[in-house]
Amino acid sequence: MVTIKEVAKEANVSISTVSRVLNKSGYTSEKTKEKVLSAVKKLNYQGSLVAAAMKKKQTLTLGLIIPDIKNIFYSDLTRTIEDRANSHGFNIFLCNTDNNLQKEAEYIHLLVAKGVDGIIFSSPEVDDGNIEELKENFPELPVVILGGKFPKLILNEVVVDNVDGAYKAMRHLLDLGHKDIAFVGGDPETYASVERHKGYKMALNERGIPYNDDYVIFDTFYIQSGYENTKKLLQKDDRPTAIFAGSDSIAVGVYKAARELGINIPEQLSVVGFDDSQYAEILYPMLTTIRTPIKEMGQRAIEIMVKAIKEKQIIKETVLFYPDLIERESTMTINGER
Amino acid sequence: MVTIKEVAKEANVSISTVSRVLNKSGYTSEKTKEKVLSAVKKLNYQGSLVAAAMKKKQTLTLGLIIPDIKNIFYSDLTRTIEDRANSHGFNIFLCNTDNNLQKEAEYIHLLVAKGVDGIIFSSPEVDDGNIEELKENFPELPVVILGGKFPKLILNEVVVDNVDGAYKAMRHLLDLGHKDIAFVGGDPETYASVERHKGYKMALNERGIPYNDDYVIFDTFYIQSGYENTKKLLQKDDRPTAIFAGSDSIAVGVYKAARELGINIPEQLSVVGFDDSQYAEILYPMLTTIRTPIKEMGQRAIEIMVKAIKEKQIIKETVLFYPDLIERESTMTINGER
DNA sequence: AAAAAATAAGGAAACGTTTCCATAAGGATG
DNA sequence: CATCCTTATGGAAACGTTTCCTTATTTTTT
Repeated sequence: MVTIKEVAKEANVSISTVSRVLNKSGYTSEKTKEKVLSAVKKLNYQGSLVAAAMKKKQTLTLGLIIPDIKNIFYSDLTRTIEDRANSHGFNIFLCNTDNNLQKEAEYIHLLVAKGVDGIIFSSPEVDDGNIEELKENFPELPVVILGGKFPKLILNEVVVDNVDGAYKAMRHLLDLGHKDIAFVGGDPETYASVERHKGYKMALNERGIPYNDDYVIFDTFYIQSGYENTKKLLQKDDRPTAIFAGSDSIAVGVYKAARELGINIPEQLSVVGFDDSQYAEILYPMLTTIRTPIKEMGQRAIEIMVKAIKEKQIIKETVLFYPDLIERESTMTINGER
Repeated sequence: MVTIKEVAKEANVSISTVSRVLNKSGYTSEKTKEKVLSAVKKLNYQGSLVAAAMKKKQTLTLGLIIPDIKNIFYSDLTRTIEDRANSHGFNIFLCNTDNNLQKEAEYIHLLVAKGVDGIIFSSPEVDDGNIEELKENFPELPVVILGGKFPKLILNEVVVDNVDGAYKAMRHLLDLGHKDIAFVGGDPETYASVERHKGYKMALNERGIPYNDDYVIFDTFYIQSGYENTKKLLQKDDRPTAIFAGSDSIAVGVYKAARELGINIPEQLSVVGFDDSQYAEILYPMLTTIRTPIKEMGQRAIEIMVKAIKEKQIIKETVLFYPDLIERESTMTINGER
């Protein structure tokens, strides 16, 4: 591994001069600039960013903490974030927590020890104590939360209006004449779940339809969860005519269950998902769902992060995105008409 | 940010002593150990791994270079790799290249500059010059390739036998009586593609079925590619009775195209995929496919990597996995019988 | 009881950069 | 022509660790 020292010797200048031309800082004459650059090329010098990081207190890396990259929602998000981060010169450490707070705490420690310039959390649990602790111990470290709110903490939030999204999903179903609408939700510890449930209730309320406890299920955001819970739900005597799934993954499970029971979507069962992930167009019939503007959100998260790092000041900023209904083929009027 | 110096002062010992107890190296008495540990706790000391990295020349991080995390195959792989790496104390830098060699080169430089302890490449292109160059410049840096072979380079490879997989897929189709079998492949620059194609030809040959150029397509491993190419394929007069898709993603496209043309799977068209990704069970009818043992491969890749790092010696090792046929619902005899 | 080995702890160099400070030469300003 | 910028470069400290070396004390061995 060739160092700046050797480059300096080769070019017959001091190491400070080498550093200066490589960082384009301070003054250097054209002549020495050339000498240095050709020495760099000759020795194939590759500066050590870890030494630089040590001095500058800037690692140019970000931590990204998500539940699970296998979940299509997070892989879409991660891609955008990685892309945008990279275009600003940052690398990202990927951390999968499975929503396990213990695991999350360990990752946070590690990330801090490795000197990341900021941490992005996606979909933390409600009242995640780790984040609180992090902010307490390292108030200067930029943090942005995607899809979560921490009113008491000084950090950045980029969120989607889940209650509005759920409300739009429900209104669509209600407008089609459905009254017996179930909610198959995900992890109840999660903002997404509680807010989507809120939107569900709100829409029902507005139309004066009584809230039926048997039609409301919380479990996890996995396909399997959607499948198992829907199967139980659809085997009841008074099965719902429509299901609002807490996410597209859950909707995949809903499809599976319905198919297994010989219930046709959308003729006998309308389904609305949430996220507008890749799944939505893979399913047959294609899934009507609520579009979370995931790219825009990831992009915004990075912008905010980079700004916070550059300006070295931590303020609280919350940006809210509104979701839209994407109508495809999985819903129908209660009479079986389009 | 509290440093080891402050801990030393608090505990009334030297910094070398603090370092020793924290690293459990050398001798320390119980008494001083306690003093140090309580000082650490009191000051909430969090050692800087970047300083340690600088001294030890070990960052405890790995670079992972993949085409695209949104591709379900890579998100599954990435998850396993991240998990296993983490359990060995390593973090991973995620890098998406979109198979762009320029982008890949940039990532490699960055990773080296950041002092990663090793780099894992998944699905590099055939004769990827970047990897060659990397090995030339930094022969000491452990590299493991997933799904690719570089006979001339001293690095580790963990691969699936793609030709065997393709052969198994084809034999299944042939055993069902199919003769007009198309191959809708992915990126032709890729090992996976060329080897799967080889298996395709081999099986055809063995049964004495002439190779039909019109039935062989290379494009990309994306859904869209599978969709577009299949659509053209199925609109021919002499359309195939079966399709061997180069990956499950491509198979998703095949399904879409078939559905649009009113061709039933499996009654009118048998389909076999490759990978056994999440998609396989989401599709309806569920996809018969070739299972790539992705978890085992990722796990093995990390084991090899960790061993190479620990033992500080670079040898060439190739581990080969064999894929299996997973029969589900997307194939049928040519007569439309099961 | 003397010598050797094991235990314990501190000092200081080193890792590879960046950056502040000092020095110096040349050009502009009054 | 003295003074002051501007340009150009080098020296050295600093970043926060680890580790080697030294010294001192205690324990074990002969």
